[in-house]
Amino acid sequence: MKLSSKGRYAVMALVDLARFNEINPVSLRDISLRQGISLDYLEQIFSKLRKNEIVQSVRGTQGGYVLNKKAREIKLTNILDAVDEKVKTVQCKKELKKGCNGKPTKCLTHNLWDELETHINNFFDKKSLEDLVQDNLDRRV
Amino acid sequence: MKLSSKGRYAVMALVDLARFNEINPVSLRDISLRQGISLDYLEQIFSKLRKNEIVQSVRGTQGGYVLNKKAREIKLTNILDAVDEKVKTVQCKKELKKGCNGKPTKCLTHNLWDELETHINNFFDKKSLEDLVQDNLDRRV
DNA sequence: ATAAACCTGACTAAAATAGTCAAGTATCTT
DNA sequence: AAGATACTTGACTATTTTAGTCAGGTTTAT
Repeated sequence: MKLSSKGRYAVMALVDLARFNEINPVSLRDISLRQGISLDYLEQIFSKLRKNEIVQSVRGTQGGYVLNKKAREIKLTNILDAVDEKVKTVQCKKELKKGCNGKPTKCLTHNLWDELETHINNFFDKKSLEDLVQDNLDRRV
Repeated sequence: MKLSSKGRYAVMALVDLARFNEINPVSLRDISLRQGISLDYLEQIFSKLRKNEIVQSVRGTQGGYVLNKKAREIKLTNILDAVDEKVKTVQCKKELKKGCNGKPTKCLTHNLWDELETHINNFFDKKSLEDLVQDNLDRRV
């Protein structure tokens, strides 16, 4: 089990953006250069972030992206959700009525994975973009 | 990001095994039938569990597998480790000296993923096979 | 002897991942 | 009006991972 880059890139890009957000729209080109993420890939990611109203786009020269809410109000959950990177521990979930694994009852470990999912999502719910930016400033000093 | 079946199956199979463990070696055939997991796949999984000394094998007729330690002493961490399903949040870890993403410094979110990994592994460290068996007995009543 | 069970390694179809590529459209600056 | 910058969209693709299957063993109780 591993976290995919799309999710990591999304968070990295937003932390980068959040640091310059107050001043000007931030272009993907700048983020691409600073963070070493392919421009094309960033575009894919930001398209989703925009559709989920996490960022706003400003077209034209000097354009770029701006946060759509305060950094404090953007939680990791929102970001990962937007790029379809939420944690899914069980497949059987969608077919709850049928039970797991084609059996009429829940599988022996169903509750376990449910608990795990909650555990992880708690972590994501608590962390905001602001926390991450602050974290970086702290380390810099 | 999703948990893969191999890890889930390994845990399911061991919970099943743990319930009959005291009496006799449990054959993979039985686990396969009870849990609806392909026999061939189970063999692959148990080969790893054996190499990691989580189970012992008993060959020949009436053979099967037996836990190698008390259920209380087998943690989820051990199981997932054995089948190579530990959580890996960052790739850059192996190249720590070089920093992340080919850059000379850690990426903006490095600490975050580290924290997450710890958070998840804490969960796995706490849960033992015994806990899971008990959980199932509780629900049965 | 034979059947039950473990053991091993190679193989493979399907899905997910991590992008790339191409062809736009909108807006600012001059 | 022209050009440059930057967003926008959708299709495409190579690679890797996943989730197994398959074939051919070996060991041991009866």
